[in-house]
Amino acid sequence: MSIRHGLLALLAERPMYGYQLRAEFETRTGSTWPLNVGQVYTTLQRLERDGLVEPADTAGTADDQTAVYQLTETGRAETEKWWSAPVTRHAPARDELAIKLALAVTLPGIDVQLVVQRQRTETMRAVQQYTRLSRQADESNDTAWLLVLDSLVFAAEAEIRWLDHVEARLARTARRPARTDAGPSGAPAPTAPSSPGRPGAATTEKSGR
Amino acid sequence: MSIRHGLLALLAERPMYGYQLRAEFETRTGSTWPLNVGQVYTTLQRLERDGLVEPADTAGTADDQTAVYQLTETGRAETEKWWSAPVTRHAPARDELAIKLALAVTLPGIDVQLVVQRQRTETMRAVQQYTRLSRQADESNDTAWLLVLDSLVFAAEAEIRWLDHVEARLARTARRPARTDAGPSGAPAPTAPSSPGRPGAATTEKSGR
DNA sequence: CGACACATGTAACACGTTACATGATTTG
DNA sequence: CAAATCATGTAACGTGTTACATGTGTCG
Repeated sequence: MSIRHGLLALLAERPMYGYQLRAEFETRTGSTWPLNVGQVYTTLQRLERDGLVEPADTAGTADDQTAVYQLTETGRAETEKWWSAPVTRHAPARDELAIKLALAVTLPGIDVQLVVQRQRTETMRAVQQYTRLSRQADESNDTAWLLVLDSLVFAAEAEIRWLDHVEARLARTARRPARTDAGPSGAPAPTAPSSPGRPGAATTEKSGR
Repeated sequence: MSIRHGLLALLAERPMYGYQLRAEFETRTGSTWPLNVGQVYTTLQRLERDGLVEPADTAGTADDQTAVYQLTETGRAETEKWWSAPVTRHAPARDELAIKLALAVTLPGIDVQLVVQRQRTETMRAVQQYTRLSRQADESNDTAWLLVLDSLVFAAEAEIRWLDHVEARLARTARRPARTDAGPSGAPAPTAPSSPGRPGAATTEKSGR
C-alpha cells in the first residue's frame, strides 16, 4: 500500500505521468527503495479503476506520448485522509526474525544462542552500512534520504537490543530450564515460574522529550 | 516467506497435517499473527510443488481424513539453511511510515509536525498495548509470546525515537530553511549547507553489552 | 549508427487474504 | 439433536516483482 499512497501524495502536488512518478518517488525517498516502472503503471491502472486518479486534460500542451494523470476529488480526499491518520500497526506485519526466534526457542535441537549471535553480526553489519550511507546523505544534503536512513538505523539498533534481550533471557532460563512447548497440540503448558522483573517495556524515558 | 519457513521448521520436528500446523504455529508465536487455515493448505501445496514436503506414509496408523506431510531431503536441507543463515534485510521492506515522512518533508503544504505528533501518539498507544499484553504473557509463562511482544515493543520504541529525531531535525532546519525538493524532475538539488553534526547513527552504546 | 535515456505498457507469477463449500467428530 | 470444533480444500482478489515488448528522442 506504500506505493499506492506514495503515488497519490505525489500527484496531489501536480499532475504527472508514470515515468516521472517513479523518478520523483525514488528521488524523494533517497533511492532506498527502487521502484520498478512497470509497477507504477499497474498501480496507476488500479488507481484509475478505483476512481482515485484520471487522465489529465492535456489541452494545448501537445502531449502525444506522455500519459499524464491527476487526482480526482475522491483521490484528493483519500490523500488527505492518509496525511491526517497515523500509520497503524494493527495486526503488525509478520516479522520473520521474531517468528524465527520464537520457533527456535520452542523447538528442540536448535542452538538459539548461535542463531542470535549470527543474526547480531548481520544486523550490526547493516547498521554500519546505513551509517556509512548516512554520511553520504549528509554531505549531499539530502534530508529525506537522511531521514529514511536514520529510520533504518533506528530499526536495526532496536533489533540488536532485542537480540541482546533475548540472549539475556535465555541465559536466565538456561539455569532453571522450563518447557515452553505446548505439547503435541494442546493448550499453553502451565510450567515452572520464571523471570520476576521483565525489562524492555520500560525504555520510553529517552523519548520523553 | 515467513509462513513457508515457519511450516518447514515445524515439520522438521515431526510430520504434521495442515490444521495441526496452524495451531502449532499460532501457539508458538503467541497467537500474535493469526494464520488463516486456508493459507496453510495453499502453502503446503506450494511446498509440495517445490519438492520440499511430501505426503507422509501413514501405514498402520489408519489416517483416513488427515493429510499428514513430512519434509523431503531437500526440505530438510532448506530448513537447516534457514536456521544457519541470518535474516537479511537487504533491500529492506518498504516502510510506509518512512516513506510517508520522507514525502511529507519533501512536499509543500504538509504540516510535518502534526503528522509526526499524531504518529507518536499512535505508536505510544501501541507500546502501551504491547506492554500490557507482556504482563499477561509473563504471568502465563509463555516465553515465546513474551519474546515476540518484546520485539514489537522494541520496534515501536525505536519508531518513537526516530520520530523525536525527525522532529528535532525539523526544528533545526526550520530556523535555516533549505529546500529538499529536487525540482520538476531533476537531480538532487545542490542547496544551502545544513546540519553539521548528525545524531542517531551513534546510539549503539546501550546495546554494547 | 549505435547506445542510452525516455516513455508506455503487458504477461506471468509469487505471496497473502478472505470467503466459501464440505464433511466428520465431539459435546452439551 | 444442535452447535462447536476438527479437518480439508477451492475460488477470487489484491498487491508486489520480474521480465518482456515496443517505440521515440538524443548524443557521441
